[in-house]
Amino acid sequence: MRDDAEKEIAEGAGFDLSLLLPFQITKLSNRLAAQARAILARHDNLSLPQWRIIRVIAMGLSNRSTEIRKSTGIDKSQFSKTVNALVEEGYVVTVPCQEDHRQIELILTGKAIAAYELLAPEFAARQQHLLVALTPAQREMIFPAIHALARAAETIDFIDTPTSED
Amino acid sequence: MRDDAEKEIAEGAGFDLSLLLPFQITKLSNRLAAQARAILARHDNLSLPQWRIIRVIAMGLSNRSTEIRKSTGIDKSQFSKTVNALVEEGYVVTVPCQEDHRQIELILTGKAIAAYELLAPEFAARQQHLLVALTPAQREMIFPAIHALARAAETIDFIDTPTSED
DNA sequence: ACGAAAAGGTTGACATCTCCACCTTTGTCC
DNA sequence: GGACAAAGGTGGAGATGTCAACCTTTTCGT
Repeated sequence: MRDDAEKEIAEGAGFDLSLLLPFQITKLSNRLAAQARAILARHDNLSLPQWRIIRVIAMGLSNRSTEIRKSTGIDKSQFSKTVNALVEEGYVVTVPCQEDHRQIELILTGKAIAAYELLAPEFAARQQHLLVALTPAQREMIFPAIHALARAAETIDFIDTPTSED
Repeated sequence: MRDDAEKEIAEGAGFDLSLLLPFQITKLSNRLAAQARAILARHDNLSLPQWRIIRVIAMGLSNRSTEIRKSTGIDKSQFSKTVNALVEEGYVVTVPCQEDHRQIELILTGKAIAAYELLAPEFAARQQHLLVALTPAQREMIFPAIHALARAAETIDFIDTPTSED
């Protein structure tokens, strides 16, 4: 039993980690986050989620909490805490939302707008830096590929051996 | 000054979040991690970093701590703590490394091998599930694209307005 | 062979993320 | 219109990740 197991494992010895898609994406994501933190650390003391929220608002997509939250992909709990931090640090003021009393509206202060003006060009340059690292063909297909993977990552219904086997 | 800022921001209102590469990759990575956790939660109580370490060892790449650590991309601190947890939970035993006394060798117990046998097929199925979500052309270039981006994410030397401007 | 520098690992402090339980407000369905 | 589910938000607990200081071992220059 254990011998078979060890044999199986030994046979897989040649397998290549670089072919594990989620693993490679995770490492890439971690590096990108570190790069973003490095950019932020040069100027402001904004955290990454703070910056993401400010950017969404500054881009004028919406001022409603739910829409901002969903745009950023941050979960409810962390969003709430991050907004609190932004308010305490003077980047954002909140106003009760008239249309939906559960939500709030977020309004950037001058401090946040100044930070956005300073950081936005750097993040734009970084985006360019990343895009030119790709071939034109890669640039074409990278966004659809990400989207397709994101959809495929939503379920685990591809597993046919359910918990009953445990 | 503030008026110009608001104008600039308003002009950018049409900009599309879906074109922000790091942002999309982050969201994808988060979803993939959640999917992996969902798979792990069905069977074992292994955490994601624990599973990654076990997998690297089980695949026979190496038993040396440094090589395992670098393969997983986990940083020194977290690796140390995760290995301790694996030892305490009986998945791994450690042996002093003869060639380099700073390192240790990690050896999987039967418990870890059993967990690997159980989980590996599910993660293989998941990998397939992800790959078939891509077109053949996307499959061809997704890995080179990830690699190129990972390299481009290593530096921030593309910024020409250094700290002196603060 | 010696000392300095680099690499590996450990630990603690701290930030971030995830999960869950809970409360309030909206929406829905008889 | 009133009960009940659904959506939004808050707060706490615990897991996970990051960063820096520190010690030991190895490597490298001279």
